[in-house]
Amino acid sequence: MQHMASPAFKNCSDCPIRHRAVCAKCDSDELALLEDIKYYRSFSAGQPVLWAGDHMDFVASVVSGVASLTQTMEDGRTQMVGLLLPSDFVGRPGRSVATYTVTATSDLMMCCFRRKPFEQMMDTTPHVAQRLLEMTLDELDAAREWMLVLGRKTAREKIASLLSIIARRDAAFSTSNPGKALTFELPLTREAMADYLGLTLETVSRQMSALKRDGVIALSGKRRISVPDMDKLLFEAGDDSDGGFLT
Amino acid sequence: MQHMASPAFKNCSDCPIRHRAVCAKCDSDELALLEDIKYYRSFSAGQPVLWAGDHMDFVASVVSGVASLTQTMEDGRTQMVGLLLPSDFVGRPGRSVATYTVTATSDLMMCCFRRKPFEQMMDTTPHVAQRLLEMTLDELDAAREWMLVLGRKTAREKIASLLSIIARRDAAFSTSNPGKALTFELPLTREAMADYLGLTLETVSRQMSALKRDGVIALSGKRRISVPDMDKLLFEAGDDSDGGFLT
DNA sequence: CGAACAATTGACCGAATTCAATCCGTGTGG
DNA sequence: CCACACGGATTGAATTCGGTCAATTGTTCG
Repeated sequence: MQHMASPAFKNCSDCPIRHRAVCAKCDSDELALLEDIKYYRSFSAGQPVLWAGDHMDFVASVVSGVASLTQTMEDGRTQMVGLLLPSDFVGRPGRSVATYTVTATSDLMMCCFRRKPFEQMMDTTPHVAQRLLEMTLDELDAAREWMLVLGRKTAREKIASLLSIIARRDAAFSTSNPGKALTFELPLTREAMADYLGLTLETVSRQMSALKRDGVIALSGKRRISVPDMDKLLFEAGDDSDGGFLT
Repeated sequence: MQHMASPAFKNCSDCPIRHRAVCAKCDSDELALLEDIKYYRSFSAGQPVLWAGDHMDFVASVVSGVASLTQTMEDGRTQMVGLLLPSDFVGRPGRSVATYTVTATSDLMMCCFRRKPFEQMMDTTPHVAQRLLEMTLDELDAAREWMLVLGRKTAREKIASLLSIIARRDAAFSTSNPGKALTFELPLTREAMADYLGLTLETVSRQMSALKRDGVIALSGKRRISVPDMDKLLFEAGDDSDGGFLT
């Protein structure tokens, strides 16, 4: 169940997303203003955070864990339209109704800011607005990248693209050992993968098996993936050889 | 061929996109600053504006006409990732390399701002940055909406969705006469429609014929579309009955 | 008129979906 | 402790939607 919660750190200056989130450009004075209007909420894996159409009186940053943004049609077809990782922003200043459903994909900690005072800060402290613009432009690029995946890639390429993205993110955190096998935890069920990729969960399962059979990936358990040769995975994703990966 | 060009109006205050573009929130002083760093460029239908990877020393607003943003894989598969209509913004402050290929889909007039001074204005005049944030958030919503279309809709629903979007935009310009047939010009070739929808041009053609046969749309010539019953079209698009259309 | 290009239509094929059976790991109650 | 239920995942067989290849029809413009 969702509850007010305390994170493992004391204040903003020790926050793990201090230098990547919407507050990244703030100086200590500005940070103090944010401290006043923030509170933490945590959710366990699988819990809904918000339903599309809900009233929201806050905006928030993901502190730890993974959340998903999804859109659903009346007949139940659903499409994931965003994967929210630590430092990503939820909500839209100036809009009090949620456009998308937000779900905690793993255990999740969010840093929430009360809407009204946050919107005032947007007007008064340019650093918040500047950082939010940068982040939104990055999100837009990511969304457009994903449109190519959804519109033009085969099922196998879609899977490889998703694994590349997650591997890339993980590589950024752990120490990169070039040439060595890269191993990471997959934070999504087969169904969530299918919803992200515009596929059925059966097709996801089949293509995962095929990639395993072909030696592109190896599985230990259901969720732990290891990639012996990152270039091979990127090739399967159909991206340019460089792909912007660690170059 | 692309050339420097004069628009049909004298200065910013007479500009047709004055109140919707990135300059919408500017006062007359700020507008004067923009006047100094702007110049016009025009392109005829079909002309490329920018190739992905090109150096750009400007950002721009679409003044009139339609342009498309596309992404292409090495093997030639291409996906349109944005349709740029009058008032839409091209380029990204702080980035001097084009991420996407931009093509003039119809005759096109752009208002270009030299990059460096524009970026300075972004820092000094909050109105420009504020408006750009709003516009980018809108673009992000549109991109996510489109992810649902690409990932989960059938070919017929995709076509109906595209026609709905164009019809909606046109309805916003012309006087809306509820209950009457809505008629508009389709600013895209079948191939461009296919690239937008993640389909082949043959499938686009077949589904257009099917929608015509079923009385959802009527064609006069190849490009002029009329929609006798907008609700029927929205139903075919698979959207909620309201769909945010004129409500 | 004929060339070039856009669009339509048909026949066939194949990748992904659908429907269905089975497997596997985990947790729960007899 | 084992049986069994449950959800997630895998695998199989049949179907279908959209893609591919190819022929044809329009349409525009030198």
